[in-house]
Amino acid sequence: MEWQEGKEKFLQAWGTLGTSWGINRTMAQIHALMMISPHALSADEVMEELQISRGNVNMNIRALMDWGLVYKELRAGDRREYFVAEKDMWKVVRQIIVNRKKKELEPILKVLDEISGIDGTVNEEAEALAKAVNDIKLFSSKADATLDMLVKADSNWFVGTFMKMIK
Amino acid sequence: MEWQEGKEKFLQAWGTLGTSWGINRTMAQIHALMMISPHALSADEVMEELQISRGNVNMNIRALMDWGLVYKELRAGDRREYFVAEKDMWKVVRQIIVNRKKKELEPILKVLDEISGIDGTVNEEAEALAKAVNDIKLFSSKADATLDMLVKADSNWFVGTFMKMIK
DNA sequence: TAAAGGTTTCAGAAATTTTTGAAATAGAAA
DNA sequence: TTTCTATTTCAAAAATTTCTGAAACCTTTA
Repeated sequence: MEWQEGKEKFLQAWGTLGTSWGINRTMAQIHALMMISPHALSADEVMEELQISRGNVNMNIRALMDWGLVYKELRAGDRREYFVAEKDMWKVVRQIIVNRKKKELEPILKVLDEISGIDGTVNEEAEALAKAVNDIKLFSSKADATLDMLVKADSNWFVGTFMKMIK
Repeated sequence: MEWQEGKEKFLQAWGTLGTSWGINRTMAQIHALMMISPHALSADEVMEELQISRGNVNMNIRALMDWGLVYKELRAGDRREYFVAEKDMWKVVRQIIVNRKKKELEPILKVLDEISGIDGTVNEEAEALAKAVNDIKLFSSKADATLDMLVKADSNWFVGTFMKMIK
């Protein structure tokens, strides 16, 4: 297979994967492009490579930097900005966990706490709601703690431990 | 807090959570509604409760059944169909892992395998691509194995093991 | 067999998300 | 200061996703 063809397949696949996880196709593709690039890329190179507008590139690179998946790189004597992606998959996944946990798990825990004040003795429905909320709260706190641990653990520890478990 | 208010907050929050994970708001809300309901619900009850059309309810319940998160329940002497959600959070999450793994992790592994046939000695770009693809393949297989293990493990084992790890 | 009661389908409408492109902004160099 | 190059913003357009509603399609019962 030609590398050009492989590259296109990869960009395509990564974009699709992003989409089904609530990350927009273009953001995922920009990230993919940077992951497989041997050097930092300028906005123009990304525009050219993915055939998208400057505004689109700018917004998505900004979002990727917010997620901590892409860094800015400056070159002496060049006014343009260049960008590199984090290439260590473990770090990539860790960043994603940290971000999504904060943006999604924490808000839902907050809502559950608010709701858990309901009186479950009123009727059957209130009781079912109270029980469900409590179950989810319990599960979510465990998930929260587990993810915290995963994030603190380093890559080798993680892999090693799981490999042992799987046998 | 009134249970009616709590219920609305919960449906709202669960819908939003779904959205950011690539699951449509209505599907997530139907699931939420069934999770907090003390009895099985008919299509009409869901329509009424969420104020959505019959077609929409039908399509999303079907999808939830495909995911293995909702079951059909028949009542003697009643031609209508009723639906119940799986309420054990561990089972819910397990089903989601199984489904998403198959629908998303496996296809990307397939693409990576195809691509890994490229010749990395051609140029710097091909080399970077080959390396990235290999790294991701390695990581993905580990993730795949880890998820398999998680799915096979029962809830108590999981919780117990992680609790010990966290100390 | 026909009617009644319920489910499924799907084309078009509506809502939402993403992208464009041009103008505004920023800031370095002349 | 002015010019030049690059970045950022954002309203409007385009693309995509989701929802509606009515017709088609079962199944059961009379």
